[in-house]
Amino acid sequence: MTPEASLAGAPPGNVKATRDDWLDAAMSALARRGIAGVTVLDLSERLGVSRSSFYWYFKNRDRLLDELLRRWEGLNTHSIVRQSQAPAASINEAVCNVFRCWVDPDLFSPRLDFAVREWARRSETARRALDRSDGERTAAIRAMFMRYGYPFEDALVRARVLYYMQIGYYALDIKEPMEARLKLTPHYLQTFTGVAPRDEDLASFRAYAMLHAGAQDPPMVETGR
Amino acid sequence: MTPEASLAGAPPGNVKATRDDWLDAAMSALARRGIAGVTVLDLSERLGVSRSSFYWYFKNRDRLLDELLRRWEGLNTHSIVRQSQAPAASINEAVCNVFRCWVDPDLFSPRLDFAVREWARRSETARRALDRSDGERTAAIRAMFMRYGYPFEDALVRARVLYYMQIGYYALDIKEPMEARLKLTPHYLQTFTGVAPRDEDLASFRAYAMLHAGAQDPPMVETGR
DNA sequence: AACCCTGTGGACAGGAATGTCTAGACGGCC
DNA sequence: GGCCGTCTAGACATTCCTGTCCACAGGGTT
Repeated sequence: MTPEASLAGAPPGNVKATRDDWLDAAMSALARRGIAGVTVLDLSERLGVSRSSFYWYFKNRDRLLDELLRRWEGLNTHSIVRQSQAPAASINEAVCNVFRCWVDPDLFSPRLDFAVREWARRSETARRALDRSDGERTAAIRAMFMRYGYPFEDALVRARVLYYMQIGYYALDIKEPMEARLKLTPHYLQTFTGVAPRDEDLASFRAYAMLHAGAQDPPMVETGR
Repeated sequence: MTPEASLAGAPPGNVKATRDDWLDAAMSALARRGIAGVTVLDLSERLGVSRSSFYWYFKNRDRLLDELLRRWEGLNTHSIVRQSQAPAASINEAVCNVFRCWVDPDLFSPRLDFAVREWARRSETARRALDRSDGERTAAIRAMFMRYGYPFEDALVRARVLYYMQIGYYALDIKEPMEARLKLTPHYLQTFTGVAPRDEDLASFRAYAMLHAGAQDPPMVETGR
């Protein structure tokens, strides 16, 4: 039986770290320290296991990274697409639904997304996966604008402005308290949609955002080494 | 005389690579391959010089990086600030002046900017330098909006949307022909300023942009290794 | 011509990471 | 109880990079 075949099946007796343990640790390392921070040595130490065990589960580090990429695909994208399709009474409320991704770490992990983005600058396969995801996300947001009557090109531009702006926000890695963000939200809505938001557009988003006010992501990537 | 003092002065006889040569090569490596791609070994090979010569000019690699950061400071920032202060007949024309940074590689090098951004996730000093630059840039753009009558908070949000959106655009590393970009520019202007642009707002920008249509930046960072 | 000062090159040591190989521990199965 | 298949640990080879040391090349100066 080949090693790789142990994907499924009950964990045998003397297993210290399962295949999924390695993958989980790698995913966490990717988000916290970037692709270069995903080292077999480091993972083995965190799992309290010898480094060479790794090679029983994976042919080499590159195979692990392949699998990591597959795991990431759709993770954040799924939330954005779903939120952009949620029912809403107005375009401003609809944009607020998308905003939920940006205030709820459970819906969207900027650190992970940026780790993949950095990775994509070095790896062609990561590049392709990322392009696919970015395409899906903007397409979904664009469709949202079109549902509310924005013409084709206008919807395209507004979708881009909304999405790129958020990615840029994360690129700057700003630490801004939730209250400050909420205070400016009406201005953002006005800019993104071109329509002044009514109070009821924001009400439910405001409550949702405050739930996550404390649960801020830790700093993007561990510093030092 | 200390080595470091050789900053100025005529290049002596048996110099193969000057201090500035090392710095230039490092800057180019930073933009093309990111901070991890700036290795003494690689630079020495590109300069056709022994690796150990490096240590005559610099105490160690970290000192080189310090200097690189100082060199970068203000490089891109200066263009953005200057463009945002250029005289313009309308807010839409003013925004077009800022747009020039995004179509002219001589004004703004996204690859360099992103290399620093990635670097800043690992280094506290890079982080501080970057925060300073981002602050200057958004402050300048915000001041621009305020000159055209946008109230305080509205100008803040519009400046952010404009600037973050562009950073996000670069984060996605999209290859979009200049014609396509120009075609959408009126929509972007409408979204950013909330005012429909007139044709004369765009005319001179359009000409400027086409001058640089061919001079696209090569891909963000060299792939492979 | 002798001398110094500015660079340069090659040898060496050391650290961090990957990947290989082999012996063996451990539980399930006959 | 013994075997086998599943995992693990440790030793080893290799690669790539940093940083140090020392010998020495080659103009400019006197």
